[in-house]
Amino acid sequence: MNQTAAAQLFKALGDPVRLQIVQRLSHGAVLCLGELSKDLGISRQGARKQIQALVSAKVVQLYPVGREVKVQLDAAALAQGRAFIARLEAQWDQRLQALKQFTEQ
Amino acid sequence: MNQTAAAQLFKALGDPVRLQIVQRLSHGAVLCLGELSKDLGISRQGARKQIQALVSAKVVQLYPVGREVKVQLDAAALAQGRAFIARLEAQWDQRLQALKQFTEQ
DNA sequence: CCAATATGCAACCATATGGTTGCATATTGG
DNA sequence: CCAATATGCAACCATATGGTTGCATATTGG
Repeated sequence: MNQTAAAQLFKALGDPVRLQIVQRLSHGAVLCLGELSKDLGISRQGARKQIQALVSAKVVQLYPVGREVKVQLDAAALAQGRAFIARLEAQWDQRLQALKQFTEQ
Repeated sequence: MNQTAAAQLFKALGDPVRLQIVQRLSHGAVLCLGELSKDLGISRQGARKQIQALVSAKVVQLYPVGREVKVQLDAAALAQGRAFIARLEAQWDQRLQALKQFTEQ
């Protein structure tokens, strides 16, 4: 995952409403647009826009079932995000290690 | 780390310039504002704004040294972000597990 | 000491973002 | 079958965001 893709992913997660949606999906398996839009404090159309943002960032996938549209979390996106942060942390730790060695000389 | 704080953190990371800055800090230890502002494709003042955004999100800390201002990565923020995503993944896996059991009955 | 360096502050600007309302359309269940 | 349900689309709006320029100020190194 390159820097640009990572930024897009984090941007998608960087909104309270969208994060709330992701959270619901994470323990609710698959929900349809209507269900997901409830109790977010915004209109259905507003919620739909946020869900679309998650789709664009590939955090979530849509598939139609009859008149409904199901929304499914894409766990791979989460894993990549976590991995990206983990890599940053690893670089940082490595750097601290090097600094420590330098100091101890 | 609650949802609101997590959203703020991810929002801070969700911009290519800011993520670039974090990346540099992660393997460059501590840099001053001027150094950090170079080669980002924007002005020093523009870069400063982005760094300030990282400060507000507690991804980064500032401390003055003479006429310079040093910028230091706060690894704890990264760890919390990673932990938040990990929790989402755990919930999702748990849900899949439950679904599998249900199907196999 | 003072020119060079590092930074701060403020005003400004175009565009992105997060939301709204209003209306149309497709599907389904009793 | 048709009323109810689930969704889509478009226009609109206020504010946030990501950047700029211009100028002032504090610190330092030769």
